[in-house]
Amino acid sequence: MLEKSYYLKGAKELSKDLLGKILVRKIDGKILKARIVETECYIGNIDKACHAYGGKITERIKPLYNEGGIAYVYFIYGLYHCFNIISGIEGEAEGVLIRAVEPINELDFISNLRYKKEYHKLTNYQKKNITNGPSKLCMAYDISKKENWLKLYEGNFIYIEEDEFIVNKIVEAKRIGIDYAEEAKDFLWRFYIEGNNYVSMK
DNA sequence: ACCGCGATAGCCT
DNA sequence: GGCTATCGCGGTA
Repeated sequence: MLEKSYYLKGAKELSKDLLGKILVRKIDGKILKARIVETECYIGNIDKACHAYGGKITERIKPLYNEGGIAYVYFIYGLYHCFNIISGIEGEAEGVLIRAVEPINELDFISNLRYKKEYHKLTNYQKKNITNGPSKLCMAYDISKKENWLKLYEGNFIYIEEDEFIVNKIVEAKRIGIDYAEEAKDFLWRFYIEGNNYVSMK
């Protein structure tokens, strides 16, 4: 399990560091694992796409200002959730959106959460789409507001670990779904593992 | 494979 | 009242 100190760096650095790491989800006595393959960073001070741009503080976005290593989960479009990992020091509103993961184990279990079917009964389209988006992975790993504020360094329910996996090449691209964010929409703050099949958009 | 569009509710002015 | 860090469907190819 990665320690608290791991998360205290800036969001951009953490976004790249997290690629290739394993997202671990404990639920119902199971230990679900998935490789992180796509992330985005958000930095309140300079980023019009960040919920906390310009020092804004509301109840919903308070986790962003926390010290690194906690979860920030918010509800979006009236239907979905997005899972972020907060980075940096207390008072700096920075975080990393986890955009896509590649499942490693327990495929039937996550398939049932996502589609109410066993994995081998999925269409190829469903297999490709099982976790290749920020809200899709929240469905597959049952992440919602109840995980908001969770401390990842305490190792309950959600944490990050690493293994021998090596990331060959990281692609830097524009972020998704933030057209309103003026100059910030062109920042190359989306990162993904080149060639990975679970990346949401190439 | 790609495009357009509707769904839906919490959040904030 | 007007958004939104998305997804899935149905249409067209």
